[in-house]
Amino acid sequence: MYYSKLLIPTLREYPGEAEVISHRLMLRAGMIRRLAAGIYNYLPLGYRVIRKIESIIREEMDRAGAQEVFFPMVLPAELWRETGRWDQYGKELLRLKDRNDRDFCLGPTHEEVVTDLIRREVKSYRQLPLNLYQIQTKFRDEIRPRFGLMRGREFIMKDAYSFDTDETGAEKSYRKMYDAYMAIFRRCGLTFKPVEADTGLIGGSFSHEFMVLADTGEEAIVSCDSCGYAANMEKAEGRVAAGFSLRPQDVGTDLQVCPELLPLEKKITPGKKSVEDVAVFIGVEEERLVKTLIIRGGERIVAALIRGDHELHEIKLAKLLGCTEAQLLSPAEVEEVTGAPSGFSGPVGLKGIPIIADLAIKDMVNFIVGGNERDLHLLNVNLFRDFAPDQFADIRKVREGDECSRCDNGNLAIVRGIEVGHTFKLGTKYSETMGATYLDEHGRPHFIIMGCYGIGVGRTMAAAIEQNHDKDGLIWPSSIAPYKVIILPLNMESEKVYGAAEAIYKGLEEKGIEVLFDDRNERAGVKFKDADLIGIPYQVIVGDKGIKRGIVEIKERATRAVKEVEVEKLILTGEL
RNA sequence: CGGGGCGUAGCGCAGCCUGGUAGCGCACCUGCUUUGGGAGCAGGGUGUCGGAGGUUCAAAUCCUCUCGCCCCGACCA
Repeated sequence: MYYSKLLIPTLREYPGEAEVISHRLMLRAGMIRRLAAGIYNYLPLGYRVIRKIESIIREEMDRAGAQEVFFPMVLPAELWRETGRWDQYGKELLRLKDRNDRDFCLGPTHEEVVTDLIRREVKSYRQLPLNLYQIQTKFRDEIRPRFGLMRGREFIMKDAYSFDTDETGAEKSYRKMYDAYMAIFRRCGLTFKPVEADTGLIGGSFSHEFMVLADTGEEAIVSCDSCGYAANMEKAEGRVAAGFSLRPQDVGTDLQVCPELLPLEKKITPGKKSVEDVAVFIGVEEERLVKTLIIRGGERIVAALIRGDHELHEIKLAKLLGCTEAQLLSPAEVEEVTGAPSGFSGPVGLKGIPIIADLAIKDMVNFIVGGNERDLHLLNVNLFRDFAPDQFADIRKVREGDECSRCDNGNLAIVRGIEVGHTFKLGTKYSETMGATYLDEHGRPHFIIMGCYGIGVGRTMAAAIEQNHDKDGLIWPSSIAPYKVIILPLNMESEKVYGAAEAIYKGLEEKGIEVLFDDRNERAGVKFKDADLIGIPYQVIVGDKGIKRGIVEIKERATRAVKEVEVEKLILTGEL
């Protein structure tokens, strides 16, 4: 392709609107332009990358036995009402009416559509398993779109849906998609990690998020340095080395050993409400304290016990309680429940509500809690002697350095990642609510078991940039680069230079190599800068000096390594 | 939706506090020179100062309203 004919409006400076590097570079390299908040035009260069990623996805999905379909983007409300999501989905669902005042929405996802199709068309176990996928523009009216393609409102997504007769089959389908995802992201040249994820409200038995590792990632991932265990924060389990021990073998170790349970003691702590204040006032480490958080989850109110230096993970607790949200009560409400001002809540003598203790509490002895009375704390509190939790559970946030819960010698690190793909084993959630059944060998109906699998195409592109760039611009992995080579004739006045450059261009094109020919009448510096900025993997540099000797230079964008090649040889072989 | 900020030429910004002729760099157009890392000289201004209303002899500047965008938080591919 001739550069002069392409729309590649590169910018010399970074536009002020963008913050993260992928967004800034996509704008600067003339790949995208913003049309409205979270809504972008894809320019020729950007769209080529999108199509590259799409075709890798298609190849791997097809290889895994999935079939491509194409669903509408405008969806009728009735389907969404059927599953209740018309009401549940909230403002993220962009609703519209047609001329007859009928309700529609822009599709944010397509479970309803595909399940509707399947329930009509699939009758028999003989038609299963089945896996349908599509690559579609989706719309979610995000609360806060940001970071360019990373979190747009309109975005391109591949979504696949699997349908099986039984659990074994469903797991096999899931595994196939998992493997396909590994292949897809590997082929896109990404450094990524599949992590165990929370299934959230979608339900089902398991789920993985495919995270591209990048400091700008929006999600925190917990991963073990020893056994490969990785999970997102909602799911991650960690263990805490006991800060205090009763075990004789711990004498002389780093652990502070408390060989006996000391008698309960009252301590007046005037106005000391926060863990920090209390710890300072008494003169102990924060990890000697246990905080008692009074939480409302759905209809229930519970007391959650967390070690002083730890943090409650609301989502873990909510899941445990079987509801969607867990919230701290207001100070007034706390006082109503415990009879003491908030800041002085404690488990000892607490009546009327269940006590859920974090697993880390199990190992603690002689700890400090609130006294359920203004300005009172209790020292040397011990489990089962002074109070008994109704339940122990993992309800805290994992911290950097916690011990791995899956292996004996690993420690957990927290890294950041960009979620580019998500796989869910859905089970029968949608087939039940929408009545998608098949008949087995005996003519008996069963619900179809489903899975769903998404990949954010634009986000994958953004993630690739986050991982592959330098101060001069983009560095595309070869597999998703818009062009493989860019040819830079440095002196357009010189017929020899231009002639050789054009001959190389035609030679490479004939061999099926995607070539961009910078035929613009620009100075060398401009061409170099633009070539670096748009990140084409190889630059063929054609200059007067080389041409006299019959050679050109080939520069690898990523390494900046330069080698000289004979013009004739390059035209003949196409070898870079 | 809560908190913070921005809106002036295609892009990046100054001017606003303290009202008085709209400015700088880059880009762009013309000509000449230049040609291996975003060239030099000369000439050219392409603007509804986001919009509406108000105060004033006079508003980019002060006031009110409004629209758009960006950043931080709670949700998600």
